[in-house]
Amino acid sequence: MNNVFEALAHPTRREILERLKSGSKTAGELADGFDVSKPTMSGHFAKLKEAGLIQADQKGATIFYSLNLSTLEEVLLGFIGRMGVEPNGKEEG
Amino acid sequence: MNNVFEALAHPTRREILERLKSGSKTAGELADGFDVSKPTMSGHFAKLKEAGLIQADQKGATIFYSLNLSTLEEVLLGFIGRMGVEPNGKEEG
DNA sequence: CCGTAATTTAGGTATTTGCCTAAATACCTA
DNA sequence: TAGGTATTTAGGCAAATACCTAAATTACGG
Repeated sequence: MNNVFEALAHPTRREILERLKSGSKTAGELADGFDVSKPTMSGHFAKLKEAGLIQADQKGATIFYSLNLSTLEEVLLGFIGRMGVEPNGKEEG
Repeated sequence: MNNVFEALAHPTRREILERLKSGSKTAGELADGFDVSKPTMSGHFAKLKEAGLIQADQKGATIFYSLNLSTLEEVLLGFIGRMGVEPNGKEEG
């Protein structure tokens, strides 16, 4: 759980997650969209994977990364709930 | 927004927030509950405040910190929403 | 096996973080 | 003013983070 929050603390990693919303992408595709080197991106992928926020599927020499929304749900909604925030967004009636 | 995620990345800071759920507390009360020094705690408070997650009310020599749930709501629910997670959490029946 | 493509690992540096103790500041009371 | 309490600021250090380039790894096609 701490892993998840640490992973989310970097803007590049949050954006990786957002870009994976539309479907899985290879490490290279993903990396090309950002302004840092591929090794640096590889490190970001590793952190996201370790946190359980993405998963890797190897197809030949290519790795496809895809979103693991359940971890995000579990951890963020769990925390929000623990903080007493009603996640239904119903305060204006 | 990045400030918020960075502030949430440290377990001590998340726990500060959870302890403030039950109402505002002085910096000293809050610090006594943790295993690190008061200056270190003061640094954590500063980060939470900078992120807009808590607010400070000075009463004489004492500072009362209290939760700012709206920031948490805005940022976390905003992100979750952007990720396409339905925040109603209804899959286990 | 050789060449090429995709990705990670290795090695190195600069910056940031998290922690500490000591000192400063702000406020209250006598 | 002096003394006491509450909290932050200052200064310093070790560890972690984020980044880079170069090299290694893994897989595929000929």
